[in-house]
Amino acid sequence: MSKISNQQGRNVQKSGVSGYTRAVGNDELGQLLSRVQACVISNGNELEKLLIDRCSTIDNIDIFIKKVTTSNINQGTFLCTKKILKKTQDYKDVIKGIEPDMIIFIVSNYRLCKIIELKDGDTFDTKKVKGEKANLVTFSEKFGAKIPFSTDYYVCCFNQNNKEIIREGMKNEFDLEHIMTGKELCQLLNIDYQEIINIRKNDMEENFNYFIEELLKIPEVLEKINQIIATSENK
DNA sequence: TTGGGCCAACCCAGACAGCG
DNA sequence: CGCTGTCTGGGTTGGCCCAA
Repeated sequence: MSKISNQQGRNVQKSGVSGYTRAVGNDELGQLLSRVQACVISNGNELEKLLIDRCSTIDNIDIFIKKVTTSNINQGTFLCTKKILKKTQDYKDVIKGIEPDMIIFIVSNYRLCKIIELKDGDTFDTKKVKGEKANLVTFSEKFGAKIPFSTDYYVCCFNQNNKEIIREGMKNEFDLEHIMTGKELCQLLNIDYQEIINIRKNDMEENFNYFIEELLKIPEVLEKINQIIATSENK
């Protein structure tokens, strides 16, 4: 779980005072803010893990493709993670420099392969969005040409259900057909979307409480708050 | 003249490669 | 084998330039 209480934040001994401390001029408050930022980052990593833990994953992509080709697998939805993809021998030239977050294989009387770039948020750094899309296109073309699946690529913003907003956040680089919501991704993987949302909701509540408690442990903060309350009561 | 696109500079975590 | 550096990935702010 991604909780503020688990985060270290910036290590003052090793790296000196953080920008947060500089911003507010209070060591303890700065450290707390640094831990919040750390928590935001952890959330993204955690999301991927939550999804991976809840679906059938492939443990060797080369063997998997061979089995499908020889009809030894003819039913099911399977996920190939970044880690597994890296170990491929057969598709070495395809993954050179490009590694999408997830590859989903749907085997039925048809065969679909969906290359997924997973995001937690719904906006994307302008610096990278063009390159990111180019990578997805190149990858799905090259990879698609080598496997017996009809292959396409998607960018998925897990926490945004409005595709127009996602498109805008991606600087209009992606067409709506190549945009996927978190709900759709879960549907594809047969994962309970609401369960994931609920797990994160729990963390949110804990984080809210923890943050306020830690905040009030800082003498200067408490003093300031009391002062504000006192003046508003005297009106 | 204002607003949007684009870029740079910050922040920290976590995975991973390379090196002594 | 553990440390160190690098990259990616989640954010924010601010400046510059160009076009409406």
